[in-house]
Amino acid sequence: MHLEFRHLRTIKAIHDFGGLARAAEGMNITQSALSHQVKGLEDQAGVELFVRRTKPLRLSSAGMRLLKLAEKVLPEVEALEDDFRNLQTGKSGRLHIAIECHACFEWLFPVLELFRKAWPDVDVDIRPGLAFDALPALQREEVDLVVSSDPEGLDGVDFTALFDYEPVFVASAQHALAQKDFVVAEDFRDELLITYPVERARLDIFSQLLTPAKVEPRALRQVELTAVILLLVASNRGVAVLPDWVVREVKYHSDYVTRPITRTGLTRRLYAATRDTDTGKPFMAHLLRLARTEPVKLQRG
Amino acid sequence: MHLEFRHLRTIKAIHDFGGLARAAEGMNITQSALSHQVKGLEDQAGVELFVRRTKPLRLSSAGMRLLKLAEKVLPEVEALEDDFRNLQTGKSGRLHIAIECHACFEWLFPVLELFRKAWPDVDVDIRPGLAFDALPALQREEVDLVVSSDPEGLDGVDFTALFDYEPVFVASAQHALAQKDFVVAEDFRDELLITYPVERARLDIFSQLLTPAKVEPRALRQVELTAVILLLVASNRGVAVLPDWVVREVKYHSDYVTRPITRTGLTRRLYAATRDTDTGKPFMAHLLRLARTEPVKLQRG
DNA sequence: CGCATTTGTGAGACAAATTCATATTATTCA
DNA sequence: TGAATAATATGAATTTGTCTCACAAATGCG
Repeated sequence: MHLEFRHLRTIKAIHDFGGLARAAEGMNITQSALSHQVKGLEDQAGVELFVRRTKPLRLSSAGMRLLKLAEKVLPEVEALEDDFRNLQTGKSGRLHIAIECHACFEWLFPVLELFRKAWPDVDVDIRPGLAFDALPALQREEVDLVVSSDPEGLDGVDFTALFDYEPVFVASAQHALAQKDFVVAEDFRDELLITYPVERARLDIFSQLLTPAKVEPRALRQVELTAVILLLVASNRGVAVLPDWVVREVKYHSDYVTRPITRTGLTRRLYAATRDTDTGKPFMAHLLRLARTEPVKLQRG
Repeated sequence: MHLEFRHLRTIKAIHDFGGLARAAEGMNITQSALSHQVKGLEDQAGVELFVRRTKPLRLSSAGMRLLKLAEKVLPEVEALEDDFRNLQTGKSGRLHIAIECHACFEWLFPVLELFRKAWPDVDVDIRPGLAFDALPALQREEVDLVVSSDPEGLDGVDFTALFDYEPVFVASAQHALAQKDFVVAEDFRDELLITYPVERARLDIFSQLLTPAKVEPRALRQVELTAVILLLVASNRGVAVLPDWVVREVKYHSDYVTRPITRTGLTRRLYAATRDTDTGKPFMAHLLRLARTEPVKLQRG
């Protein structure tokens, strides 16, 4: 029936101003134009929208139905226009984050909590589903930020260093290896290693130590939640390797010890990948700053 | 920013069909037209709605925001068009009822209950607020049906006779007047008369008996709810005059008696006033039929 | 690298909305 | 009741905007 926003605005104006002539004046349009418009609309709708035998024009019951649509829809459009204005000035935007590193939830949540307060209009989300192939998704604008520890030379993608962390060995205080000052690859040969349920290439302990040393743990067990991993470790059901910021989290303190991996310890660096068109945006810059500074506080324990 | 429904449909099509060319095909429009349209929209919006360096065209995050609007708004419009189609075929409509007679709630509710089942798409409402001046409101299309006992020769308004009823005297079984076979005007001179809180002219007992006979009851008390009136009457705190269908309602049976007013009893007729443009509509005809037949069942007790 | 697919552009055709001038209809008030 | 006033309707001309056509430019895939 070829309804247009113009018609909705007209219906609303005729109702609000109480008549077609006043509505025309309020809309900076001739009375004639409105009359034509209203006639056309009524012809198309096939129902009487106005009470015509009265003189200021008034809405009929069908007209009221249309008015209800107008009053529902027009504010939505204004909200969109608001959003777009904010987009232009950089106050709003979308920040959908994909994290390749499973444990990053631990420091990301506090960071996002701070961020939300500073940028209430930015649409924040975490997309755990596409942990794999996150960088192509970034290029396709399916996500806006990827947390990764493997920077690649990708076209149109910036990698911003966030902070360094240390993957540390975690075991029960009763565990034999708890006696050592540090652990080495060979130490894992007789252990049950608990990891997050992701491919080996994305686990520091494999990519940085076991795979190069060609050492295979006695057994593997995959566990989703950090809290559960630490629970199992504390009750001596296996050992794990977790980033230092995780084991320093107060809430997890339990009956386990941490040891460096190799004499010097491992050091890894986390990066945030963003599209270069986004990197400079104020809210993105703010998030990157937060993600550089806040997790360090966690690491200090 | 001059958004139109056309744009919303385009955005949705581009997303659904996965590309501008396919969308154009799906919408029976040239690809060129869509390209122009999309360009114009983007110019006006001032934000990038699409990822342009990729080839099928895809929505950017701002485009997704617009898509969300489209997916919210377009179904609303379709719902309206549905409603209007139903209006044309007479399946839907508005039935806002004003009742001048206060006790009419008693038979109107059961009638509307039946009606609702037969005409689920008709917007039914009772507007007790404008019990006064209901007929002008009918002409102004503020309401669609007025229940009244005083038909007037009004332009464009039909009065359909519904049914006859008898206003009957109600008193406690202990009350002195309960001994009489019928009551007359003089009997009210020493009584406390309980009525609905409306002007005298719209109360049968005044318009049909007391005002012509120039009899004034000893005292008056106005009570809103029928149940409360009967409660007060039963406990001998006053007398009342109510339509026969009310006192026959099973749920109110209590310790009171009813007597005719005057030897022959009073007889009144109820009418439904409707605009002549509505009277013939199927759902209106159905309601009038129900309102003629159903209350009679109540009167039989 | 080159062909196929997809998107962008400019000019002209066409459709639709608005304006201007004026007619018609309702309401008000004497 | 009958001006006088206010509100709405109508027709023709003008303006605005949207679409198509033809072709150019860009991207993706083998």
